[in-house]
Amino acid sequence: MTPGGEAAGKLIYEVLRLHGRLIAAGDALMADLGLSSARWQVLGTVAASGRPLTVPDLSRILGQSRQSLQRLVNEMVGDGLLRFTDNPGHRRSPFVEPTEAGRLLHVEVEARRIPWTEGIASRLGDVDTLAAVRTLARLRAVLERG
Amino acid sequence: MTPGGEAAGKLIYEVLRLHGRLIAAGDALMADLGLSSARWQVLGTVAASGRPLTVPDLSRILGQSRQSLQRLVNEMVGDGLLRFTDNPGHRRSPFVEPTEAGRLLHVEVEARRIPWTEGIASRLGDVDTLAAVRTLARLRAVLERG
DNA sequence: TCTATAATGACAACATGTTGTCAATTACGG
DNA sequence: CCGTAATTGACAACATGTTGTCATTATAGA
Repeated sequence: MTPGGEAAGKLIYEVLRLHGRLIAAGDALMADLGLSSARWQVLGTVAASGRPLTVPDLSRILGQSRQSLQRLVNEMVGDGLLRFTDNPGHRRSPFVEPTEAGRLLHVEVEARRIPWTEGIASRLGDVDTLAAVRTLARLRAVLERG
Repeated sequence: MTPGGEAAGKLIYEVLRLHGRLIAAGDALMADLGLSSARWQVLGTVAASGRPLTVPDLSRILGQSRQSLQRLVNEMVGDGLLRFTDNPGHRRSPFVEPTEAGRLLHVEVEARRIPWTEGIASRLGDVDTLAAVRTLARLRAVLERG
């Protein structure tokens, strides 16, 4: 293994371990709202999108399987956080929109997520954070093409 | 949101998306060996460790729950890749070691993992990769303390 | 327009991770 | 040495992600 190879191995290791920590932190941050990390990410994507999104749209945006998102969305519709609305362009695939309850919950999610994220940022420093974002984005591009 | 906060949000987003891509790539790389990403990571940790490890040791090293690792290890023992050996220091918690089949498989895993990782490294560059490792390690430290 | 292809929702099976609980073992402090 | 606290394996319930399949709907090209 070259030094670069060792470094890439460590980078992969860090990503895998960080994932678990981030999910756990996100779960804890919103636990009393009854929202898991997976759910407030979906709620946020739907609520913050400028245009109405279908389930396959969500799947492409979040990089996860259509079926996973379909299940999550169906459950959140059942919980009254999201609803399906008519999609004039597609009889089969409705738009997903937040309900009023979903919108209110999203406001609270953001009220917690933003200061939490700022706290992270203050401990990392903008320059290093942006450099890491660029490197991870390049790694993701490599994996998504090859 | 400050610029740093935006950057931290992007960093988190990249880590979450990269995780899925890395698992998928690892699964594909070893698919014909019958090893998932989770399993060859366990096999590698056990095989490369200088000292014998128990299941709770593995759990601490990999940063996952004891119960997850226990299940994985039990299944891999059932598959003949790992075996439990007597732990003189603890009647209840045996050591986990690779079997001969496990060792052979680990050699093949490494023969694939190393060039794959070198390929990644060559596309990222050592300096950026190491910088990202340091930043992610700092983020992980923040999450593991607070 | 017609037809082949792609996209979509629904359902199922499965892998992997979490938390919680319980009994047994181990470790530690007085 | 003893009693208490921590660790461990086993088991269960659950959340979230994957893949595969099938029927239906959209889309695009001949």
